[in-house]
Amino acid sequence: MARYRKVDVVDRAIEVLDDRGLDDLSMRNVAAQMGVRASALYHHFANKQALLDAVADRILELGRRATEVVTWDAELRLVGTELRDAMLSRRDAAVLISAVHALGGGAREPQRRMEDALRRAGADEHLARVGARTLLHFVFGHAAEEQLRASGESDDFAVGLGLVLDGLLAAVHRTRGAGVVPR
Amino acid sequence: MARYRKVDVVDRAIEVLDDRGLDDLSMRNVAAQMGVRASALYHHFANKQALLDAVADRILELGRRATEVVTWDAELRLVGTELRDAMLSRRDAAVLISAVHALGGGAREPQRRMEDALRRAGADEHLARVGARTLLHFVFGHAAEEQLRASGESDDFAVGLGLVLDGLLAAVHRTRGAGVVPR
DNA sequence: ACCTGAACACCGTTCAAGT
DNA sequence: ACCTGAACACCGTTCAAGT
Repeated sequence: MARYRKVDVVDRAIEVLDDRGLDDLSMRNVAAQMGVRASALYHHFANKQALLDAVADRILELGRRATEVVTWDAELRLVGTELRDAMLSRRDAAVLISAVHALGGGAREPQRRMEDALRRAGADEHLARVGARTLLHFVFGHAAEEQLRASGESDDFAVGLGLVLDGLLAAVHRTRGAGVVPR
Repeated sequence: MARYRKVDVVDRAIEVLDDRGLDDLSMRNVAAQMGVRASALYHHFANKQALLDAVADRILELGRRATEVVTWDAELRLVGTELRDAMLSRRDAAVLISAVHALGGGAREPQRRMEDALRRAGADEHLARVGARTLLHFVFGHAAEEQLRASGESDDFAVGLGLVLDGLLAAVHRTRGAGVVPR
């Protein structure tokens, strides 16, 4: 009877996530939420992982803010904070987004933006890549931990982010001066 | 017929992990490896998570190296590297250890050691906590990514670790001078 | 193009009962 | 104390068949 498109499935999946959490985000439960059998979902997504990838990207998209033109380190702080806020914006989203990114299937945008900012700052290709990944690991780890513990340690995020950015700052200044990978 | 203790179950679980990977590390498969039914495992562990906690701790224990007396930043580098090596020492151990730590049930030792090193360095309680978590998030994230991609980017680990440590170094020096949380 | 119905090969966990 | 046997309430995925 009812006919759906990919985007509808994603939105219904997010409803299930909000209402019942990641453990209950099964193909069968998403299908039930749509009034359809689980097998019908395989018309829209190759498998569950592909659906989860799309859910992660959608949550990040919903968390996007207007782009401001700022200095590169402010930009890095902005991307990191935006990512963290998106991860904490809905139930279990931190673990979901971390897992999706780790598996390489989705949630690639924050990393791209971080690398761009570092390149604009004058970092060479290697430092841009390593630096973005290092920042990302911090943000993912911190957000996942914060969500799981549900503890209000949000000022710790700023402190930790500052630590990583300080190290990055020093490295970028070194490369800029030398044109050589530091250490 | 056969009778086992907790530690035997853990060792058998590690065999399953080595041979078949985390996805196949089910209670049923561990039991089969022991020539026993799955329900028998519940005599030794309250649930699957408790078994996974024990497996994670055992892998870390097997990766422990002799303690050397070194400067605090060398100690931090040592703990980080030891942890990373343990995570990469067997199939899917990085994801397993990250997950167990995130859920708070096991793999607490590296964090304890990092906090201790930072306290000895003169960091106040807050910086020791935040700093250890920040370092840990980097190591976990990097190792998990490296294991999943199976890419030989092991020198990137040293570079990323250096970035975080540089930031930490600066922060510790600041607290030491002022006796006040920086920024 | 989109969905149903039914099946396949699994899960974690509980619990009475056996030794 | 340790294990079996059987069950309960689920999974992801495939596939012929329907409209």
